[in-house]
Amino acid sequence: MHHNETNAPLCECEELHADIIEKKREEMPDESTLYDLSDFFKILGDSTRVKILFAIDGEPMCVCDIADLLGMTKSAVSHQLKILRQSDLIKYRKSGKNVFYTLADDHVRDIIEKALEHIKE
Amino acid sequence: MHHNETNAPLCECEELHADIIEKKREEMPDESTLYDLSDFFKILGDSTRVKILFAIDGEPMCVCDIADLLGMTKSAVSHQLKILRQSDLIKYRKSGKNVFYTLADDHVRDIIEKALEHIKE
DNA sequence: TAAACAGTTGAACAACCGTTCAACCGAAAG
DNA sequence: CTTTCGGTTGAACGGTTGTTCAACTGTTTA
Repeated sequence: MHHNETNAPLCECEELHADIIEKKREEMPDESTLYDLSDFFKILGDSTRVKILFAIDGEPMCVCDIADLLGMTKSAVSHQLKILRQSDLIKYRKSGKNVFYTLADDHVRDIIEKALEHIKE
Repeated sequence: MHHNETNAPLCECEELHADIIEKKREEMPDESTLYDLSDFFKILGDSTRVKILFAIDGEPMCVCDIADLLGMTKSAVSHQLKILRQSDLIKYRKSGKNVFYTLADDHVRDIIEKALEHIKE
């Protein structure tokens, strides 16, 4: 990521609206919150992961079935499942040789639903 | 992007749950909807853009002030503003030498707000 | 008209990221 | 025990993307 934590280049402008800037600065969330937020959206910013989330919504699915549904290799799906797991967006249950994945909770579904509304203008 | 439209590699599994896969396939949104959705989240998946959206929420801000607030160059900010403009997430008003940006509507604010709730568990 | 300034733009570089490939692990079946 | 199969993992490749830099546009001011 391009976090630019160290040497922030300065704005070379002359007449800044200092009052507005100060007011905005107070209203802004913490740096860490902003990064958490964009990191969360980054997870949803990949079509494969979005497809997986839709797929495992409701009835759980095993990796093989997800791969077949999406027309991808198990490996590629498993890599994305790992990312979704690490973000606590999904949970899994092992059953014999299979691993069944499903959504961790309804939070994500709500957000995706809201975004779907937005897209349809 | 890695869209994988042409030659989809096959899942090499033996015993698929064909009924589940078929049911899920019917429930899935259109391919184009899924891509629009992930593209939308991709826009929000960058901390600079999220910062800009928070900054220009409410009172409009000019590019120079945004750059100063975020500790970035005007150029870097302008590039991100262009992306946000092309996604119709923001609108702008020219005033003399300045260009004032603000949120296009309340949709985005709502989605970000919901995501903020999710992050705070 | 000329200088100054806010903002935009395109090319280029570096970092990031998703898929592929091959190897591996662990549970079930023979 | 050995084989098979579902799933995971790490390295590597290639495409994507955010920032930098320099040049440029258009508006304002002198």
